[in-house]
Amino acid sequence: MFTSFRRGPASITRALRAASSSYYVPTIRSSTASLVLRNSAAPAIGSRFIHLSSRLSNWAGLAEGFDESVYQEEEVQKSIGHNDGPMVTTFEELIERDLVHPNVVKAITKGMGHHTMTEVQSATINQALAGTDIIAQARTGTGKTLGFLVPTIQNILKKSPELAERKQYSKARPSDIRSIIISPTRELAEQIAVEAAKLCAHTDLKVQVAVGGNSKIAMLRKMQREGCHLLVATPGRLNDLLTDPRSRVSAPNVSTIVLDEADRLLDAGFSKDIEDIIELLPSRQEVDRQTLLFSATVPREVMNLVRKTLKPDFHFVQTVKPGDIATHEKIPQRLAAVPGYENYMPTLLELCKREIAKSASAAETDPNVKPFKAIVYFSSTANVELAARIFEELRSEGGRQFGSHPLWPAEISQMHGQLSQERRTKVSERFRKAKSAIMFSTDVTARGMDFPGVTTVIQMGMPPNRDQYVHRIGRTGRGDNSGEGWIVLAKADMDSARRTLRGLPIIADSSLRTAAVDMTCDAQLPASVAETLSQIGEATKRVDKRTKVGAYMAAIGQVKGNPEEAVEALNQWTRFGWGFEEPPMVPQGLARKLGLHRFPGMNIGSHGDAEEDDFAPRRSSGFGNRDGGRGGRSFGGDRGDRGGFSDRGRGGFGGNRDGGRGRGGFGGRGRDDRRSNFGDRDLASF
DNA sequence: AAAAAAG
Repeated sequence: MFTSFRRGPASITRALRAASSSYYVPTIRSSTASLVLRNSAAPAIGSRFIHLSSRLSNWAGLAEGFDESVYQEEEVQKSIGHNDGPMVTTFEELIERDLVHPNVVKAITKGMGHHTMTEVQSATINQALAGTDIIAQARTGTGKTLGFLVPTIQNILKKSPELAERKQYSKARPSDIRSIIISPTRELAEQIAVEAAKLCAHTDLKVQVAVGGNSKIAMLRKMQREGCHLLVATPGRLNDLLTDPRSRVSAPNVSTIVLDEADRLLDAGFSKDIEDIIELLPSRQEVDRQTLLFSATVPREVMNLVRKTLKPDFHFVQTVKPGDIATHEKIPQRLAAVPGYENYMPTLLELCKREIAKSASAAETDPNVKPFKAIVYFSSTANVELAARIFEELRSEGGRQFGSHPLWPAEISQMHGQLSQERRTKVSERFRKAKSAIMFSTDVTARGMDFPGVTTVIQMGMPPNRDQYVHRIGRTGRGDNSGEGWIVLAKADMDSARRTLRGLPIIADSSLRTAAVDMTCDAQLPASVAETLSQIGEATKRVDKRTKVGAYMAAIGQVKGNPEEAVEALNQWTRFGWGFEEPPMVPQGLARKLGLHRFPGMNIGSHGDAEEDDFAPRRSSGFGNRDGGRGGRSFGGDRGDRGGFSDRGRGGFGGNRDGGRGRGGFGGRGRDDRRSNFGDRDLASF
């Protein structure tokens, strides 16, 4: 069941009520008038709509900082409305009812094996074929792509029926693009194009992709050679092509524009690009076109742009039922609360080990159990790099399997925008095909990406906002599959988490034992916990200091909330997570800009004016002794080249496998003769 | 210095 969601101000509401008493009419407070959608009088073709009101919180409420109370006062009414004829719910019916060309439908039913439409597909295809503009909201992983591709393709074939038959010699040109599909990431654009090409396989329609990061010239040559009817693109490259006269790319007869992940494309970072692109296309007065916006979340901020982009009679198609949250209710979501950031890696490792073991033993009795396949999200590239590096460096302990990886057979990879496009493509392909794998990722993969078989989505620290949380979760539980979400949060972030993630079905979980360990002091720990801590400690030692400093800098730049507390938590991370004697230096100018310069925990200075730095693999490096001998010689000169830890004595961290003492951290020894970077507080109190 | 996206 789906709902076609219509709202109107009082006058339109009355008109609607008059037009069809069975329509359902929400009461809208004047203060929410800016959110009102105008209603279309045009009924969808042969469809039977169930008009359901929902509290606005179902969609607008997904915006960060949203004040639900405003909307809860709304009255909710519902009723069922009928249009003539049943709604199309199978792809075959599209042929029977002469709505979509058989060559396209065959590609879906025979080629891809889809017969019954999903809710979103049925809702959007029925509605879009009627010709109105649409903004569609549905849970992630429910087949939105097909929902917009089918009407998009049919729009082209309606105008140019001759393109429905595959021809040996195509007359396609790059100067007659009929539909433009815009995606916020390159990988998503590629993914959509693959799907589109499948649908067009038996037609004469040509699909091309235009994204940054790969050769523009090569892409243009392909365009000239093959021509292009459907262009799937990211905003930057599309803009580039449309403004470059030599590209010979143009869309004088454009019939459809699709914005996938529309909320993202219309938010601050992208909206200018999108507006520019729309400017470059023929105006709606010159060439009538259909605009389709798709998104799993629709924050209130974008509604102004939505209204500008769509025709006034647009429809809001919503398949999220009233009271539903935007994430699939079938995805359990758990929170592992940890004392500090230094607990992140051990907790993550324990979780991965446990889930791998669990699925392995379950697979013994049930062959249908999926192997562990996880995406681990961080909010900065530098932290993705660090975590991936540490996990790559993990080794199992003990003689028998010495050197083997504790997470075998899961393969480890990292994914973010700093990688070359070639690498990005390879990583996502590989992860797509992998049976068991752990991909560390930034939000490049958070939206729309379809990686089959992802069993677990793990978020390390706070997502940038509530929507991203929801989109990340959407990488699992796609289609009819199950999945599980985890979020690992340090105490320092709990306040902001409670605010941002309020109302989501997240359950606190205390089953992970490393999550409870106080890494700042020694303690007797069970052997398995000690082993996990020690594996992380050893692996961390093997990762170069530059990567760690990068991760610290990235985190410093993202500090929100109480900065003094945040700086302390980050410094504690560098000390007990990595064994740093003192936190990395932050240049004065930067510290000032961030408003962090006056906090005692900050290590302000520049590498240039101090002792030699530790970035180059030099022997005697002087990182971390600003309060000590200025002579460039640091404490703990036996650090060795790699890690650059300034612990005194070797085995200063992680090397405490003996006797299962399992001290929870690094750098615990030999520091009390030095000034603490945490002020005068007793370290044990952390 | 903080996802992404045009070089």
